Parts: sequence; C-alpha cells; structure tokens
Amino acid sequence: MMRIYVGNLSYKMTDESLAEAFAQYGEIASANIIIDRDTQRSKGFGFVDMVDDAAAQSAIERLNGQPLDGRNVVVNEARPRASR
DNA sequence: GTTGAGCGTT
Repeated sequence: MMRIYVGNLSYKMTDESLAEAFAQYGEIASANIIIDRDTQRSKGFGFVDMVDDAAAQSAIERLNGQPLDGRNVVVNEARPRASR
C-alpha cells in the first residue's frame, strides 16, 4: 500500500474524479481531496492510497506534471502527516 | 490556492 500526495488540484476536483485519474494505473484503496474545514472548499491537494506499490509508483511517474482538469498536478509519495 | 481530519471507538 502506498500513499500518494496530489497537489495543485483544481477546486473542482472531487474524491471521485481523483480516484478515476489514478484508477487507470492500478487499484485504488481510497482517494480524498482535502477540504478546508472552515470554508468547505478544496485546499487544492489530496491523497490517494493505492494497493500496489509498483502501480502507485507508475501512477506517480505518469501523472506528475500532467494537466488534470486544466491544472498541472504535482504527484509524489505522501509525507507523514504532522501531528497536532 | 501545495502534504488532511478526526473531538474522543480509528
């Protein structure tokens, strides 16, 4: 299982559309866009969990810098979430 | 617009 960070996303992106973009490269465990808790708007980035590490790596390489819904997304392995 | 949130069993 590999966690992927996806940044520079369109505000129009949704969990589903994000999952669709990655689904073509492998099995998606989960995909979610981060929504600002106060404004209820997308923060412009999200995370995707892929079951197969190799597939995830492939997805990262193929989707990084690619236009997604009009924006050049940045894709890479996610960093550990900071504690609060 | 760039590395979550959960509010208390996740």
